[in-house]
Amino acid sequence: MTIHDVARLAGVSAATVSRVLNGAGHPVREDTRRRVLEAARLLDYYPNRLARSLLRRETAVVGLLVPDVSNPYYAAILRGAEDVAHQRGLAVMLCNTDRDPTKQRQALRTLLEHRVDGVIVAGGTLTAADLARVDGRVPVVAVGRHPARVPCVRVDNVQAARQACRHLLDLGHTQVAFLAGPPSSYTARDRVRGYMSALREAGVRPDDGSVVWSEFTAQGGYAAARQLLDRCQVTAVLACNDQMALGALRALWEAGLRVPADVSVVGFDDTPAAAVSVPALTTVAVPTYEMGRRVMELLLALRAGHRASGVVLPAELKVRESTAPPRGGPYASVGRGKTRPEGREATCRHP
Amino acid sequence: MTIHDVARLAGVSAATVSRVLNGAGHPVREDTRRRVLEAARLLDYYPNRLARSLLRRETAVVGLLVPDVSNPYYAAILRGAEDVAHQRGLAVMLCNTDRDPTKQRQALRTLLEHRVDGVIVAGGTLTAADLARVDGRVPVVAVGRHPARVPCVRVDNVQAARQACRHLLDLGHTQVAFLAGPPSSYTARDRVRGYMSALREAGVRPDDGSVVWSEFTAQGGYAAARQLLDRCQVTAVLACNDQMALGALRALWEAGLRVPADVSVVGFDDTPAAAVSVPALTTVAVPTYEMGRRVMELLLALRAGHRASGVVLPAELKVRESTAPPRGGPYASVGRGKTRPEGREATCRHP
DNA sequence: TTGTAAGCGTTATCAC
DNA sequence: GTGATAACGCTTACAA
Repeated sequence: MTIHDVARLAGVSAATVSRVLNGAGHPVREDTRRRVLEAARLLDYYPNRLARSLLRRETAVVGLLVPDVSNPYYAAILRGAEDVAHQRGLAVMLCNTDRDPTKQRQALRTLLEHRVDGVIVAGGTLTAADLARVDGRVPVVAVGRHPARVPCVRVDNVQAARQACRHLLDLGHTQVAFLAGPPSSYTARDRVRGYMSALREAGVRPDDGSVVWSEFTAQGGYAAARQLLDRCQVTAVLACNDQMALGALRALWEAGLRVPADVSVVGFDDTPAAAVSVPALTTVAVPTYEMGRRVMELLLALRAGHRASGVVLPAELKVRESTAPPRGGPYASVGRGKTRPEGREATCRHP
Repeated sequence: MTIHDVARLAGVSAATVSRVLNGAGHPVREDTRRRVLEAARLLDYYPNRLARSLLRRETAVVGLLVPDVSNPYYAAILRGAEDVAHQRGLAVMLCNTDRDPTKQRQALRTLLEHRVDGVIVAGGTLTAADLARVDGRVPVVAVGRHPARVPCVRVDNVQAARQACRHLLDLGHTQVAFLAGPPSSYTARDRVRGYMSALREAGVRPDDGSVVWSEFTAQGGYAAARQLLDRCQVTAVLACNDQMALGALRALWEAGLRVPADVSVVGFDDTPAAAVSVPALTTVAVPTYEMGRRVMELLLALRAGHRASGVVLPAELKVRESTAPPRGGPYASVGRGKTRPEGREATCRHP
């Protein structure tokens, strides 16, 4: 079933069929056009994009590298990117890398062999060598800060984490711990730096072991919090993402600690689960879906030959129910003792 | 940068380069092979799969249709499918459809134009017409029950929901509500049927309005639970997935109801969040990741010409902390009043 | 307005 | 063992 079959049925040449189907402004007599369209419909003809791509040297496919789609953070980014792509008629080829350099390299090779029109790297980082390999072949853009010279869409994680930490310090906390994501994550490292710098600014010396590195998952947060409770006395916990925060909430509860009465907890990202947890999670909202959209737009602009550079999107602290002044602190009476709202007009908002 | 460049540099013909690079058993002299490999490395040559696919009539790409990757259920399936695909050297092209028939049809067309070697439909359903269109072009398989004749990997949702509901009935509940997913979802409908049949078997007549249809999200579950509380008196809530259950937990808490003391809640799927919520969610574990793997294996078997048929995987009820006998029921003293475990050896398991 | 023909980068089929 | 050569299905000058 090729363009020639359609041509034969319509009694025209393949070239004419191509012109009708691509409608690229080339003049075609109206009744020829109709005959071609009808023939294509009858034969249920699908043009072969491989052939077209081979000739045109572009595939209308973009590649997307993520550590793990099961992580809601990347799923949201992917969704945003995909929405833009589909809207513009492009397809998306997805690769999970688990931040594994080998898998990353393999995935990149696959994408390049398939001659994708561009690559988006979300979380995880290409080495300079990988990047040199891509050089001149297709544009590459990133979500989140990228060590190599790649235009990227991101939030200022250092700043955001600093703000979250300051929120806790402002409430009067002095024992603030940080549940960090995997050290291989740039995002995790930036958030740790923000946390550190907020402490430093406030003149607070963090305890040894107040930073626990773990996985970006609920179980990771749970395990990290347990470890933390074994060795430190803390009144506030800042987690590297919402899932970790949720895991920490559970660990604290198991330890007989109430949130926020005994310990305050702050998450990161503002995933849907954060809004409905009990207590609802104070968290730094990161516009993941929008980042996905923007990074795809950035890539497409680059592909179209426009010169475009990265963007820094705003992250915003959302104070909900999981933070309060520490027990016995100077403002301890503020916002205390009402861990359960009176009635239905509570804090959970409908987007 | 083509195979000819490599050939020229190595001082051989393109055919020889192809033979070396594909190593498909064709004999090549050892030092020729080395020269070719060296030339390819030097030029950093990536074979063009478009050309190869065009000739071979297979692309080593499979298409995956999901309603929404942001839903952890589909993300897990996708991850499973992708792991198998990559392991076998295949790429995955992803399309989000939002269960929208138009988007579904568009996505399918895109995939077919790109000449994917097969299509996996997860959630959402192809019409008979769509399927006829695919007929004979590429194999199609589904995750979850599919109305049209498509081999599928699934769990028995009717049975699973019945079991979950029976768990509540066995505890002594008689007022069991169901928070259903969107009616366009086969899974949602099957789960409703299982719920209904359990009630029927137990001789319980459900109240009008004890089934509330909503979205497969935390907000959906939250809203549905609010609606439910406005019009019914219930002692147990069965939710169509974990996110909905988590939303319901929140709504109940806001209404001043304790779980499980006042109301029991059961989720579905056993996502990571379910294990760490407070109380930890009793839920029906669905092997989503495994389903993803299996459906990809099924597709590849079909593609390889083997005749293979669908599988029904087991779902298993995991009783955790969110269910207990109803207040004042015959077994009301069992499992009551210990909503907080004594110590650290609590129920949260590390996978 | 339409047709002819070249060629995109591979690989399979023949020769040698 | 290796090299020509002819496809694969399409688009696009160029000709008519």
